[in-house]
Amino acid sequence: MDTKHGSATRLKLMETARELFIAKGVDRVGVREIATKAGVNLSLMNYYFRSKENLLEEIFEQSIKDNGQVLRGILNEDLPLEEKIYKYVNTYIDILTEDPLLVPFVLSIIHRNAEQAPRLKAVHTLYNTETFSNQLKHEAEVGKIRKIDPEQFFISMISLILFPFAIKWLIGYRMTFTPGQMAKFLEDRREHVYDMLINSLRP
Amino acid sequence: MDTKHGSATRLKLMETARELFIAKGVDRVGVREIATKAGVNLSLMNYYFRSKENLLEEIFEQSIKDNGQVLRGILNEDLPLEEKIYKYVNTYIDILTEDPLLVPFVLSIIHRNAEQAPRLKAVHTLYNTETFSNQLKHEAEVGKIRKIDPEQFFISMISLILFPFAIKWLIGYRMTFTPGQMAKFLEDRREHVYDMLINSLRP
DNA sequence: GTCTATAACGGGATAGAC
DNA sequence: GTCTATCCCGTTATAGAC
Repeated sequence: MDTKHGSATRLKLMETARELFIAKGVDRVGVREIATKAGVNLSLMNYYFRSKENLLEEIFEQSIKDNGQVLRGILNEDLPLEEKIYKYVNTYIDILTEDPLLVPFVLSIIHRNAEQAPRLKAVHTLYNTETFSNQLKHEAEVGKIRKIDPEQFFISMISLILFPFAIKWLIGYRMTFTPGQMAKFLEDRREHVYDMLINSLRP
Repeated sequence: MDTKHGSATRLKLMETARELFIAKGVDRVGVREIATKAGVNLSLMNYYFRSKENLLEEIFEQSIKDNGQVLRGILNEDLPLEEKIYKYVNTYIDILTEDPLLVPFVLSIIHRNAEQAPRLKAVHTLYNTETFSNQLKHEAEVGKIRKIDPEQFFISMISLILFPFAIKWLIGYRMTFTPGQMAKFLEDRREHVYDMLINSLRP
């Protein structure tokens, strides 16, 4: 591929930027540094990605897209409800543990682009919950779980999973956690979140 | 007051900035615009607030401080657990409904300053949960509720309350909500969150 | 302590020539 | 696709007036 959207230069820039962002933090990395380290002229970089913001978006677009497919896949699998929730929660926390910058990044992008045209198209792949909603409705009709608004339940589920990663350092600071304790706290959330969701569904 | 931290000029700048930030979005407001509109010299503005970031912080510091006192107060009140949770959830959602920019702002500030020195001191006033933790432990010992990690429960509670406000427009976009439907969805969350928390505590 | 004026530096973004 | 020159913006610094 040698088109504008897939050239080696483009990929090189995204790789370099990603490494630098993770290593030093987005705000402490300049566009000139990225361009230099990638061996690319600054203006050319601006030719590919119109802005640093845009570059950032594209980098995470890919990550979200990949992970989104996995997560959406779980919601659509043919699994018992409890098992599905268990798998969803754990897979999601796996992903966030591996890429702890994901949540803050996405939130900051959401924040900056609020009220704007639908950007972050990939995020929508996270939100295909029809099968899951129907499953919840059906289980409620059969009396196996409490009657519940599926949309509210889904939002609650992702809130419980995602929000702690958004305020990670705040939690750590408040409880004076060492990095190890922080990791444990987030590990423990797997069970806590699962329990809370399941218990809230009991008739 | 005529000291550095309370002069009329200072307040004027904060007011002007706040209005502009809310109207146009933080990133679309320049420091020169704020200074001009407030009728203040740019250098003077930099004398009061060392940076735009700092100005932003101070604007929300006050709001968080006030609301934080109210919320912390509820957690420390002498109330039955269920009643306390009910009051906490509803008061919190009241606050966020009235000032919907609060969550995204605070999160973006947190994000930008992650790994930094303890800024946003006021946020800490939100997090004084000793009385509440003890109450949870006690109720569990008496067998009135399930045994539960109080820290995890508290984080879950604020996750359920706060996160939807952080991804508000995403929810709206996905479900193609009108502003009215959005408002209803967030209103409905009061009951949903309360129910989920209480049900998850049932023995 | 409060305020003005002005210059300069670094970083992101852009226009236009090649 | 590439590179130069340029602009805007946030920030810092200085020097001085009240």
